[in-house]
Amino acid sequence: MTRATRAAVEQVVPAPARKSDETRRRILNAALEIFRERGLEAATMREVATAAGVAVGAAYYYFPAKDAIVLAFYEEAQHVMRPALEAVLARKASLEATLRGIIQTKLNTFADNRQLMSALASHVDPKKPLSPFSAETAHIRESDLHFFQQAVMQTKLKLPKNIAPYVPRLLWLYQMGVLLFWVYDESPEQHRTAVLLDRTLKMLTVGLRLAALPLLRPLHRLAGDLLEVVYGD
Amino acid sequence: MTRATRAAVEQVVPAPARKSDETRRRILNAALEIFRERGLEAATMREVATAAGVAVGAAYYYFPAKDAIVLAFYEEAQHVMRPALEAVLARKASLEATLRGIIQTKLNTFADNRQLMSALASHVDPKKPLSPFSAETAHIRESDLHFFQQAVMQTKLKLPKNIAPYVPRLLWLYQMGVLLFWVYDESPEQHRTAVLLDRTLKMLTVGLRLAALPLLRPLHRLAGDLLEVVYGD
DNA sequence: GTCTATATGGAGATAGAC
DNA sequence: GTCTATCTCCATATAGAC
Repeated sequence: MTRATRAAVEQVVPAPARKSDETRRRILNAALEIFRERGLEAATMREVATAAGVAVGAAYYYFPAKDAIVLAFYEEAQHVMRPALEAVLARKASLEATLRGIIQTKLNTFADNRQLMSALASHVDPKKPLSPFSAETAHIRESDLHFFQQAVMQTKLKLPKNIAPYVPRLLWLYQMGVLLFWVYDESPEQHRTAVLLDRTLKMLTVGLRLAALPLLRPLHRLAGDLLEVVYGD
Repeated sequence: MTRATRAAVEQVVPAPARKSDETRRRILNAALEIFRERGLEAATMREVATAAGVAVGAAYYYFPAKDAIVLAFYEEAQHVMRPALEAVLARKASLEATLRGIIQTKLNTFADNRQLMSALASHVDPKKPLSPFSAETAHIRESDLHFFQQAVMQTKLKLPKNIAPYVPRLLWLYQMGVLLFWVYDESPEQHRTAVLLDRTLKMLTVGLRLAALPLLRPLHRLAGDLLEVVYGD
């Protein structure tokens, strides 16, 4: 079959995958627009379906629940952010600068959908699918973690042996905290979050410099002990 | 009216306040039992009303929403804990021991209703009434904060001037974190939480001892700066 | 004020059309 | 596989009985 022939066939009999992708996309876009306008809670699946020109059941065929739409948005954002995050790492700057770059990239990406993020941020319960700690979001979490691992490796920090393995996960957690704060930060232009981010990053840098002091040995032991149990296999 | 007469009257015409209190109590108890058995999400207001022997509307007359029942439970627990918390403070022990006592008292009080607490813990959004950060729970928060204030005052710590005012609130937040961890801690007998609590409290003690070091001055400045903006009026 | 009966509107499930 | 029509069950609202 030549390329032209195949194209012709596809015009007559549109590939099913193509068609369904388009419906899915239409539902997703309609939903996101309504979420942004009216807020996630206020939006109903009926509105979404109507706006997308399908029956309610169709929306549920593509997204098992309202939350799943938000998850799809998040997955897409994750994908969109990747080049920017890789660019940050490529700069091979200090850990502080790299972390700042990573977190700032996320804030920028989500800026237009800040209140939409509350759906993801507000579920702490690991059993809820949308929780950043759930099994359903594990793949996002892992791929995210990867950036923090790289950030740490690049700066060849001298970290205590018993703490080092947990540092990327701790930084990921820190970043989640900043994001959570940001989602509910109603100060003008989220100014408070900007200060939070700046000061805590600086504290991190100072803290890491001090971490090598032998005076802090007892803290290392306690922390290592704790992390082993909390993150324990 | 003699005391005997009044008692007689009350027997014939039960004071309305008395009657409604009893209904409210019946609904509350029925609800808590069902919540414990089947879990908060799975429990429906219908079940609760039926179990309490009233119509659904009656349940809503006393509690504007399902969440409000959980809040009522929490308020009651707060009241029940008070003597135990005051006893902890009366011991006038070290800050570490006092904090340990306060937090352990809470864990003990809530032990039978651990999963019920998830309703309170899982709402981070300050706009949701049940959130520990909401306006609706402000009175609980303040009264809670009071214990941490006392704990700090008793130990006459030498804290940097620009940080001292925020320490009770930071400790309250720390305690919320421990509680949150505990709610979702599925390790046997919540062993992980026990380790978390123990180690972090010890780290706090070590940390406070080191806090006085002039070496840490830059951290003080950054932290004070941060707290002023984040907790800013 | 206390409570019942009933209504409303939404999330999500399902049977079956194509 | 894709989608519509329809159903169930629930939270919450409301009219009005007592």
